[in-house]
Amino acid sequence: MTPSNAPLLKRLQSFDFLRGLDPQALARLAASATWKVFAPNAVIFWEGDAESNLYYLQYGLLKALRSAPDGREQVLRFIQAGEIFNEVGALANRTNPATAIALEESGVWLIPRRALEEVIGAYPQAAMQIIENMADKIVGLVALASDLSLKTVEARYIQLLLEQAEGDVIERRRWTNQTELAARLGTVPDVLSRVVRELTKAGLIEADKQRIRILDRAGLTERARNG
Amino acid sequence: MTPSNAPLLKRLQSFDFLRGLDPQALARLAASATWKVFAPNAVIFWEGDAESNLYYLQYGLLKALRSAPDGREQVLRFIQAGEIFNEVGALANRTNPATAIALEESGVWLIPRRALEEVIGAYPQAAMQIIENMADKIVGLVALASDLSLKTVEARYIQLLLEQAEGDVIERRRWTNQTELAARLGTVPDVLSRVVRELTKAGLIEADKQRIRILDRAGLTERARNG
DNA sequence: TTTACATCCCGACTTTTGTCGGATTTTTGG
DNA sequence: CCAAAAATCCGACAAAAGTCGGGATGTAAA
Repeated sequence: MTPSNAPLLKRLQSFDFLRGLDPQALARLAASATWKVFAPNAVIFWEGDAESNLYYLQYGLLKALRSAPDGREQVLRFIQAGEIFNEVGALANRTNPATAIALEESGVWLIPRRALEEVIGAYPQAAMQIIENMADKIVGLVALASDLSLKTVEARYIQLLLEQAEGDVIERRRWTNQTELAARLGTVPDVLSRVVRELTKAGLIEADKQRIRILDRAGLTERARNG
Repeated sequence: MTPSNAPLLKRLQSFDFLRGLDPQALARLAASATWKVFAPNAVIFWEGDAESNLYYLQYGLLKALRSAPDGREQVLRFIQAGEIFNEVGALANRTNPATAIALEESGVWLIPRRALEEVIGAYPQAAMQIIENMADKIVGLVALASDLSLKTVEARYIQLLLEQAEGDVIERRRWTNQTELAARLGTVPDVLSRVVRELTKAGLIEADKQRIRILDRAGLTERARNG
C-alpha cells in the first residue's frame, strides 16, 4: 500500500491543493516530504503538540477531535483522502488545537514547514489554495458551533441524515457506529440511541445494522425545524 | 471621527496585517479601499451574503454571530479595532458564514478582493499574514465548539471571567450586559443570571452594576473543572 | 419629569440532555 | 469455534438548560 515505489513527483502533482504548480516547485516539495502509515486508532498528533508539518492524507480516514478530562470527545470533523490538515500547526506556529486519530489504516505525507514556506513565497497561487482550504474549515467550524448551541441533538442528527443520504439511504460503514456518531453530534451514545428510537417509532426512518432508510423527508425536515 | 482627511497611505501602513509591505503595494490598496462608518446595532453584513470585500476595523467593536429562526443568537467572536474580518467571503469566494453587527459606532475599511489578490500575488508575506489570521480564527472556533459541547454554562462563564479579569476585577462596559454575554456563552440571560447568583451565594465572586470581582480564584477553577 | 422600553431578577416549572444498572447482541482476537 | 471485549438497547432517574410570569430597577426619549 505504500506509494514509495511510485515517483514522489507524480504523487505530488495529483495533490489537489498543489494543482497548478510547476514541476520545479513540486520537485522541491517531493524531496522534503516524508511518508507515514497509521494503524486504526493510532494518534497522528495530540492537541497541544507543537507539530510543524503540514499533513496530506493520501488514503484512509481520520477524525479531528477535542476531548474533555472525563474522556468525552467532540469530533470536529472527519478528514478524508485528498485533504490537508494541520495548517494551524504548520503555518501559524501555534500548537495543534485538536487531536487527530486514524479511524482506518491511513497513509499520510508530512510536508515540513520550511519547504512549504519556500513554495508559498515563490508561488502565490499555492497560498491561495491554502487560504481556501482554511476558509472551508472556518465555515465548517462556524456551522458546528452554532448547531451545538442552537439546535437539539435530534435536529443535528436529522440534518446529518439528510446531508449524508444518497437517495434516502445511508449505508453504515465501519466507523459509522453510534459511538462515533454521538461524538460527532456532540452527545453520548445513549441519547443518540433514544433519538433513533423515537424517529423510528414516529415512522420517519428505519434503521438496521446495515443501513438507515429515510421514510419521510418532509416529516424529518419539519421536525428538525422545531428544535 | 472619519479619517478621510488623513492620508490613506499612512493609515494603511499602520494596518497590522500589512506590516512589512512596500509603499507601492500600500498605495495600490489605498487607492481602492472604501471607508464606512456604522452606528451601534447596524448590520455590517448578513450571514449568507456574497460579500467580497475584506474588512479592516479601524475603531469600534463588532460581534460576529449566527442566529436561529426563533431569534436566539450565538456570538462566535467579538471583533476589536485593528482586526480584519470576512476573509472567507473575500478570499474563498463563499458566502459569509456569519452576520456582523456593530456594538458601538465603528469605522471600517473595505478592501476589494481584486486589490487584495494583486497584493498577495506580489507579496507572499501578506498571504502569510492572512493565513496566520485565519489560523487564529480556527483556534478560536475549535475552542468555542468544544466548550459548547463539553462544558457547562457555569464552567464557560468561569473561564471567561478568569480570562477577562485584570487583577481580579472585570469592568462592565456598555456591551457587557447579560444579554450579550449570554449569547457569547451560548445560553440565555436567565440561565446566566442564575449562574451569577449561585457563584455569588457560594462566595466566589461579587457582582454589582459596575464590575465583577473575583473573590476566590482557586475555588472558581476547582468548580469549573467539575462541569 | 414622565412615560416607554429594555434589562435584570427570581421562583416555579418543562424540556432536553446526561447517567446508571443491567440485559442483549455484535465484533474481535485467539 | 469460543471467549472476551465492545457496542447497543432500554427504563428509570438526575442534572443541566431553557421557559414563563411577574415584579423591580434602570435608562433614554418625549
